Amino acid sequence: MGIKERKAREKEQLRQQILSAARELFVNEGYEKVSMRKIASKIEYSPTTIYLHFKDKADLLDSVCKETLLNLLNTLEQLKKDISDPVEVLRKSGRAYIEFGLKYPQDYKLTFVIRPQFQKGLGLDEGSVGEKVFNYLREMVSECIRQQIFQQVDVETTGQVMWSAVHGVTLLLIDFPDFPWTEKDKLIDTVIHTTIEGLKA
Amino acid sequence: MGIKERKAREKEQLRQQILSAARELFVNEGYEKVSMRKIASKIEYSPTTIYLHFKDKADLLDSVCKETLLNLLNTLEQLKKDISDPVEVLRKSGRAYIEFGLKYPQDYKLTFVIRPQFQKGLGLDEGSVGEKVFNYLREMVSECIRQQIFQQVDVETTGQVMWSAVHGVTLLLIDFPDFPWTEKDKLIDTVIHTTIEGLKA
DNA sequence: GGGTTATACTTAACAGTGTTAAGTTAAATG
DNA sequence: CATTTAACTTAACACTGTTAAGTATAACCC
Repeated sequence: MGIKERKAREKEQLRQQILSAARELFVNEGYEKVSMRKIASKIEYSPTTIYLHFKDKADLLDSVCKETLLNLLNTLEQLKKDISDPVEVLRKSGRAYIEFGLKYPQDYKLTFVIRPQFQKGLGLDEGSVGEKVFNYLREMVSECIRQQIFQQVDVETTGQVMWSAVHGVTLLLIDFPDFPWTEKDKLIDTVIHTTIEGLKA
Repeated sequence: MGIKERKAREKEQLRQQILSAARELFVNEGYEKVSMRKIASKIEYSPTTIYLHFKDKADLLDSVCKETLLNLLNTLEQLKKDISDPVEVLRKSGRAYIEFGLKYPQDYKLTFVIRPQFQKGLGLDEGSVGEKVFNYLREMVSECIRQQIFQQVDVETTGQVMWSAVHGVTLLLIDFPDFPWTEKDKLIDTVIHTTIEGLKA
């Protein structure tokens, strides 16, 4: 019964083809400016073929974002190997998060800004990749609290403060590239340093 | 020569009518989902009439956002009357900024997220309302530095860190309303408190 | 092998979009 | 009263996301 498997494999292949065409176009031209027809013509299929693999354009965006979150999670997971100095891990994670956003600015915006506008169900539900990313943050923060480095003892609040800081600076740097920012690396370091020191105090 | 003036007045009136119709629709249905035809039919004019007052849809958005920034600036200006305790003013300004964003979430997103996507020239240019808002922040921060309350002595970096924090938490609260946030007021207070303490340390 | 069913894909269409060019109407000017 | 000017509209273009219906081909059963 190898035929069914081959068919499934081919189907999955086409799905991936659509997905990567969509990602490339979304990233280069912006979600709103990319039409289903454009995606279709890029992979040399008719527009309606996409609908055999994805419910609609928002669903396509959804799948692209899930990939992005997976990439982000992988990037972060690399860092927590040595947890002996949890503050250092948190600092590095913050940096990695921001740098991820700046390296793939359009993917970041798609995931954390554009998508929530279309999919009310944020994708931070139980078991989702989004939740795993936030759980990573929870772990890092917990360890800091456990070792009594932070004054603030509420893991949730502390994590959310941390997220606010990195999300904020990432989006500002992406959205206002012409703003007279102080040297970018200095700004990023100061944001992270300030937040962590603030949590210690 | 009262006729010309009357005409000018009527023209301005229609401009305002278009603007407030656009704002209402943008806020309630989202920029992308609002069509020029919808705006036009709301004010009972033909769609093309709008183009006699605004260059295109992005220009319309631009004007709506300028109003929003003016409102934000007014809200903030109320607070700096007593500058004797600059940290307290900064704290209150941060709170006011975030609350403004949460009170008019769609306006906030239009101004700080959607608009930059369409208008590359961010509207923080010299003399713009956007610049005035950031200048307000500069003043508050300068005073804290002048009184040697903050360790960090770079006004620009300090201001940008502050902006990152409030922008970040505002957008997260708007975009992920279903996320299990800790009590909203507590989160906001902690973000502001953490950032300010971090800048002191 | 031949007929039937299911799968993969396409064509054509609907109702909508931002925007422009050309046309109309009415009012102000000379 | 004729002409110019301003305000506004109609019609059209080239697009959009999405669906229903149609077609061809491959797999299945007898």
